[in-house]
Amino acid sequence: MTKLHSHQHDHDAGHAHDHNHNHCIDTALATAETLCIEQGQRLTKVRRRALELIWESHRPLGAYQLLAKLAEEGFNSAPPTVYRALDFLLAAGLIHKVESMNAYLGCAHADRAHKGYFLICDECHNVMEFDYQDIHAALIAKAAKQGFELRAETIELTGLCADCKAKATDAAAVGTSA
Amino acid sequence: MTKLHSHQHDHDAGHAHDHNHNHCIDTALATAETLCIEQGQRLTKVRRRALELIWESHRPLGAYQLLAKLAEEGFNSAPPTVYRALDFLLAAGLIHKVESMNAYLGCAHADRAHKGYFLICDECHNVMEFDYQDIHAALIAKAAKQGFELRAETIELTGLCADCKAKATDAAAVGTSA
DNA sequence: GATAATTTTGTTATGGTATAACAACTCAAA
DNA sequence: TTTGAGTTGTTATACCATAACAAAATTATC
Ligand SMILES: [Zn+2]
Ligand SMILES: [Zn+2]
Ligand SMILES: [Zn+2]
Ligand SMILES: [Zn+2]
Repeated sequence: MTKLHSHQHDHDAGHAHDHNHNHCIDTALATAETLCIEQGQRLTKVRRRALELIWESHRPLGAYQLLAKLAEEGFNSAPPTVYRALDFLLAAGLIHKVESMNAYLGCAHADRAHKGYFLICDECHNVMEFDYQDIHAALIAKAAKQGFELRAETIELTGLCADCKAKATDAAAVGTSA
Repeated sequence: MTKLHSHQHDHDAGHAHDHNHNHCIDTALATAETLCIEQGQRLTKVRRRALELIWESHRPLGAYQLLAKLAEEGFNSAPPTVYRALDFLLAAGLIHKVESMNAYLGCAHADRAHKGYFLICDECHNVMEFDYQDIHAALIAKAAKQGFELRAETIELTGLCADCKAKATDAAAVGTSA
């Protein structure tokens, strides 16, 4: 697990805040390998590369975007290739699907069982995963009150992230002073 | 507004519980007309019929399923027809989109502003809309804590509804006693 | 190591969801 | 009655996802 502590300001990669995104990638890949070994699963070339490509940013990646990237690198370019890789990564809990975007996102907490709760920025399209045990418990209770047995949750919140809100405020300030 | 109080047991229409579904339909259509008049919007034939068809059950309807039904009745059968109707109904708040199903559902509370929170049964595919102000408030607070300004929410919970859970329990009981 | 079983990948085809772009029509206001 | 806005018709296309079966690679068993 190579940890590069170089401080990068890689806005094109689409992160939510300034952070060392290589660390995100390294951690995710290391976790993936550990989990696959533990569970006797095979992290093949195409699966591993798909995971890396999804982790290029904190913006969800569409299946066909991923397919194009894989094709550029010489992988087979038919849809089943990418959907199989996605299915594997989803089943292994290494990625999430963002339903409201039909796109896929690396999971930073693959090593612990959890539901994906997402904050999606309308502006920069970065997605932050958050865990809110209180809300989860409240949802279970609410469902149970109606006799409903909860199995899965799709919690996707959209709006403006802190960075984009700051930028919008700045732009407005420039607008009024000009 | 024709209220038929005939008690129907219309399981094929896909309701969550026994109820007079004509009442759901009548109320929804009446609300739609009122809202459209208030807002100077035109509930044209195709829009109105689309809304009625979506309200045939409490199961979300896919765009192409809707398109087929409209086509049967002599409406234009090209996709834009149905997507335009859906866009109108969505914008008017008369229907919701269930993102995890790519399907559309009549809204029973179109007259008051609200977010759609859904309980989706994996078995019968009925969807119940529920409103849980506490959870909404908690989500806003949670987002705000991260500097995130919340705009829209996709809350879709899947599992087993009370009816289907009861049926599953019955079936299991028969299985063990046999 | 050879063989068989299992998993993964290749390949072709198809189905399902959604929008772009522009022409024609309808309706209400000016 | 022209004008203009909104709505609908029409064709084409883009994007998302899976079915079905063949071939190859990996693993297990002999
Ligand atoms: Zn990162
Ligand atoms: Zn943002
Ligand atoms: Zn009903
Ligand atoms: Zn059910």
